[in-house]
Amino acid sequence: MVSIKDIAKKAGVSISTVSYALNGSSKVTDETCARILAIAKELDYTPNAAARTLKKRQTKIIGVFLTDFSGPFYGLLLQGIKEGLDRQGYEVIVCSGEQSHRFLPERMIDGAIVLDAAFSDKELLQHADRGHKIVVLDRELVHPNINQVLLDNKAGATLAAEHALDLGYRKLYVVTGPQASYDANKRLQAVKQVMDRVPDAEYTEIEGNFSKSSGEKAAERILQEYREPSAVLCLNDEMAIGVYNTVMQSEYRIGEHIHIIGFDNIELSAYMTPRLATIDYSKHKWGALAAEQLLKIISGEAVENERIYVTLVPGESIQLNERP
Amino acid sequence: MVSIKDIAKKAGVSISTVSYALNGSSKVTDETCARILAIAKELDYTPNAAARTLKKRQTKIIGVFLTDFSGPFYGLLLQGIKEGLDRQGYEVIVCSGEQSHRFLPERMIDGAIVLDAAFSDKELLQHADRGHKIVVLDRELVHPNINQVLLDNKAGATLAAEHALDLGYRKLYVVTGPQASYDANKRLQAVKQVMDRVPDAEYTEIEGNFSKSSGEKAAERILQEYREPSAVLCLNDEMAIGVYNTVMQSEYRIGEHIHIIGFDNIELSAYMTPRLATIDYSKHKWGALAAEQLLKIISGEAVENERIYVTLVPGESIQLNERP
DNA sequence: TTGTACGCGTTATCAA
DNA sequence: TTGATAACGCGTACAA
Repeated sequence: MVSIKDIAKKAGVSISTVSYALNGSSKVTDETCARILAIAKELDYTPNAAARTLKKRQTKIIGVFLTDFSGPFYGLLLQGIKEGLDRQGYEVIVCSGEQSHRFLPERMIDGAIVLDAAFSDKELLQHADRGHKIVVLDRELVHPNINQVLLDNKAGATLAAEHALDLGYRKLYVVTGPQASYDANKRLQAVKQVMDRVPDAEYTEIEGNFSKSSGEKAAERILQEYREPSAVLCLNDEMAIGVYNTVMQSEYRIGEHIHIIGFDNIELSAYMTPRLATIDYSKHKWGALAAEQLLKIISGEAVENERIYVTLVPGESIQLNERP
Repeated sequence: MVSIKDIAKKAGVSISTVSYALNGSSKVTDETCARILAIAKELDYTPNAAARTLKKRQTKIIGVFLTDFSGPFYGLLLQGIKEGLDRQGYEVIVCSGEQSHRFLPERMIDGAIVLDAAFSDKELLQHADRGHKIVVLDRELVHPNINQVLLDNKAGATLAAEHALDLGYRKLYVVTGPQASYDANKRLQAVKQVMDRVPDAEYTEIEGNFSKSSGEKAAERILQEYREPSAVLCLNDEMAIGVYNTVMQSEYRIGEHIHIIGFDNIELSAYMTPRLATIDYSKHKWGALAAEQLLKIISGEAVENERIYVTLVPGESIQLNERP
């Protein structure tokens, strides 16, 4: 590998001169600078990131930590993050799995954006204590080095539940999410709150884990118990799609016997016929805001926690209860 | 930050002893080793990746370069890559955009898996010339440091075209992909070859770019020209879905007037009603094989280029031509 | 076990 | 003002 030492030798100057020239410092004559750059190009020089990092103590890389690589809305979220960071010369890398957590303490990255329930609060706080900067998208953590950008789950779940009530349903099913999921818990809590306010409303919780197959399972039970048109609130769209699938294969029809509403408005949901009613929010904005907040805490600015607003997307998957 | 120097001081030993102890070398007494580890834990020591990399000249990180973060089959592909690399102690990072290309020459990563037409052949060959190890999934490049793991596009497109012919269609539309896409070109070429072999078959090319919207545009033209049931070969599923959308909103019906077959078998295609006929292949295996090949070339083993096999997934989106 | 050279770029200090 | 010397960051591995 060719290093600045090689360039210095060939140019007959010291390595520091080479370093200054490469970094466009004004400490070197334009002439010398040009000559050095020419030699660098000729020798096909590329800097060594490890050496630079060792001295500068920053990498200009931000790590995004996801539970897995296949989430249906990660694309837009990451796009938002990337756009937010690009402008400041930061690079994004996407990581998954516990092994990759080492990037933070080992200083391979200047900061982290976390959307992964498998990353424990305790570990995050430890990292933050050591001075690492983190933005979390899936929990509440109070620490000067941590900022939160959270979905307004409460508003979303409230919209969904009230939509079902408005349409005349009084017996609802709620297909829940994983125990460990912050979003799932917040959503469930909000649904409970709405239901508690309406005296004649009842709801049945069915355990789910945000996966399509857990939605399918939930649907089996719902179909077995079927007596009258009922509404199913799925705490995310993937489970809603699972419910969809199973109902589709039964004698019952969606939007007539079984009424469904989801959460997240993933791309797929727009393709369901009848269209899946769901809760929408801008994944792109979520990412962009996370990036912005992270850059701010890295640069030492004080920041407020942020919230992403949500809206109801109506769909034919849930329609007026004709015999309420 | 606490470094091995701090540990050495506290333990009253030299830094080299600390290094050996931390790396589990047999050159240190078990007792000393234990003491050092205890102190390391107490001081909350974490190694510095930059320093280690500088010396060892490897990072144990593999970079995957994608055009963007939102491809509909990236999830499974990345899962396959990750599983292939995990076992060998390698970490995966996912990168997108030209800026991130620097990771390779700057030695932030030990190797790259590339599925991004925006990464030019020239640049890849340059990196390979400098000794960097690369597996490409979307082009043919001959270089000792580069290996290919390619889809069998020819077989896939041939299957699709023959399926349409078998069902009695003699006038086909082909919605093409981006000029720069290797896969798109191979697929188109294979379709041409099949059509050329059948004397009474004709086909019309409609330019597409693998995006849903280009499929929608293609469909507009197809609908305008509609005279009799016709088959549309889309060189990927996203465009097929675009065609689907537009046809759905017209007076024509899919699988009756307009018959569609796609390529890739993305998750979404299973949800279309009628089901989209398409060409399937294992994205997971594709990734796993890419990982395996990369590890082999990194370790200096000779490797053969690999190919991923494909199968036809029938669907009601293309049915027997009843008046051939 | 330990001293120390090394990997490579950055930057403060000092000399011309 | 221009450029050279040298310390530094941190872990590794060889020689002693």
